Order: sequence, then C-alpha cells, then structure tokens
Amino acid sequence: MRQDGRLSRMLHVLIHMGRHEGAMTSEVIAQMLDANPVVIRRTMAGLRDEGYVSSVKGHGGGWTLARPLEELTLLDIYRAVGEPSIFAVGPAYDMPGCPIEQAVNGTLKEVFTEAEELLRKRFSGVTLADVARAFPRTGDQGGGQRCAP
Amino acid sequence: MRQDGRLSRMLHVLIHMGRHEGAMTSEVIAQMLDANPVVIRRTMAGLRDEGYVSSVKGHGGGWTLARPLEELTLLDIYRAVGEPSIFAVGPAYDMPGCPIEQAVNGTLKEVFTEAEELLRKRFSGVTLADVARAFPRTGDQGGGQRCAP
DNA sequence: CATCATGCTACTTATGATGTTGCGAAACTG
DNA sequence: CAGTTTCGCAACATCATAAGTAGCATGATG
Repeated sequence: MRQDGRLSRMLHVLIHMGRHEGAMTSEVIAQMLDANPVVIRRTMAGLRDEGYVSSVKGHGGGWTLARPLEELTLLDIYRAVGEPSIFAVGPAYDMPGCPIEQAVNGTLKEVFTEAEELLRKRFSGVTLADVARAFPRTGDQGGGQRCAP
Repeated sequence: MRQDGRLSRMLHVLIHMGRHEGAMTSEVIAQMLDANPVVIRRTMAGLRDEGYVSSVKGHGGGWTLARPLEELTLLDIYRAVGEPSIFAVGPAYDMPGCPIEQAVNGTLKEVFTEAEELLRKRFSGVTLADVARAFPRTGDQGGGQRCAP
C-alpha cells in the first residue's frame, strides 16, 4: 500500500526552518523536497491552523516557525498533518452482524490499539530539536543534491 | 488513507472454515464477506501457497483448512496475504542526500520498527483458535445479515 | 459430455495522495 | 499607483493500489 509522506516531509521542512534566518517560500521548500509548492502550502496550512508556523503574504513573505523546535513534538506534527490512520491494514468494514467478524475485528483492534499507543508515546517524547541533533556524523554540512541547510 | 482489508477478511474466512464441515466454495465465501469470488480466490491463493489451506477443483470442490486453527497464528496469515506494509505513514522516498532528511527518516524508522516488532510479537502469540474463542457473549449463534456459521 | 469450481489473465472501477493550472488577495517595491 | 511577490483556494489531472468484473482454460465429479 502506498504510504503517506506528509509527516516525513513536514518534519524535514520544519527542521530546515529552525536553522534558517527569515521566512522560506513555498517555492524554496518545494525545491528542497523535490515536491510541488501547492502541495507544500496545502500541508503547511494544517500546521498553521495549529499555530506551529505562520505564513506571510507578499514580497519577502513565506513561512516561519511560530515556536522553537524544542517545543514541537513528533506527535504535534503527526496530528497537524491530518492524523492519518497510522496503520495500512485493518478491518475493511465495521462489524455488520457476524460474531466471528466481530471477534476478528476486536482482536485486531486490541493489537493495533496497543501499537498505536506505543507510537503516540514515542512520538510525544521526541521533539524536533531532538531529531535535529540526531544528525548522522558524516561531518559534511549537507552538500547533498538539494537541501543545503 | 485507504486500508488493506485482506488480513481481516482472511481471518474471518478461516475461522468460518474451521467450524465448517467439508469444503467452502469461493462463491459462498464471497457472499459471506459481501465480496467478490475472484478476489477471494486471489487472496486465498497466497494462503494456499503457504500451505494453510488447500483448494480442490470441480464438483464438490472448494477450500478447506490444511491445518487446525490452533496451528495458525495471526502472523502466519499476515505474511500470507502479502505482508503489506503495516504503516500508512512513512518516508516518501529513501534518503537522497540531505542529512536532515536522513535524521528525520532515521528517527521515524526507529519508532516504527519498535512498533512493528510489537505488532509481530502480538500477532505471533495469537492463534485463530484464540480469536474464535473470543466471541462476544451475545449468546446468539450468529444470526446476522449474512455469515450464519 | 455437462456441470461445477478453481486458475489465470486482462480490464475496469474506486479512492486518496500528489501534481498542475489559474485566478484572487495581500504586502512590499519603485 | 503599477508591478512584483507570495500565499489562498478551487478545479482539475496523474498515479498507485485494492477491489470488482469478464472471459476462457483446466480439472473433477456424475
């Protein structure tokens, strides 16, 4: 199944913003992610609604962090990008009548709920500043194809 | 994001087969699940390849369990239906060059790996017989819309 | 041989993330 | 004020995948 890349993208962007003076335009961000400016705006809109970033129109405008990376957790961002269902497998429909199906879905739900709670706990314990510190120790300043910090 | 219902469906079917005398045809199974016979065959083929069920062509043929429910775990079935990626979120692409992206993906991967290990452990500890015993205590024999056991 | 059922291939449909285009609104520049 | 920049938004197009559909071949039963 195809995966939702919005969480990963937004984390990436936000950390770049944390090390960036001034606003970043959707255009610049899109080039960094090899993505589309409109898609960036679309996703960033969710973060703005939650108060994590702010946007400014017009010349010199763009996106800026509304709070430091230390005060943003993975859980915050996960929720802001729409809190997509974490799991790619699950019941196809919701418990019509068959008791066997109810038992199956109940069992699956138990297991997935436990895993989701674990994920949320981990997500809530990691700030973007933590991630930013977790750089691989390659020494270089990020001279990759794109994305020069 | 749309979820993969194959695991849930197959668990449902297998437990029915465990309480059923003789073979079940794809047609009957499809009616039970309100699904399509061809889709059933498609998914059951994976289970057959793993030796969990067997199929017989022709008159009186159909699908039968190749081993008792006690010897089938959720993990077995999960793998047999193609072992789809459990998670609906994840990195959209694989670590091109930017160290920040690598840090993000590395962190996410850690968390997801831990959750996946938990899921696999739980899956491996539950047999289909366990699920079959977990019937809701409604007392009725399953007189739902479809799926009379 | 007729019927039933799986096996398989190719095609269509449905859904959701993503990409694209166009136009409007706001803010800065000269 | 005119022009440029940049977000905001809506209406599409694209793409991948699960699911549905149709047709024909194969094998088993009677």
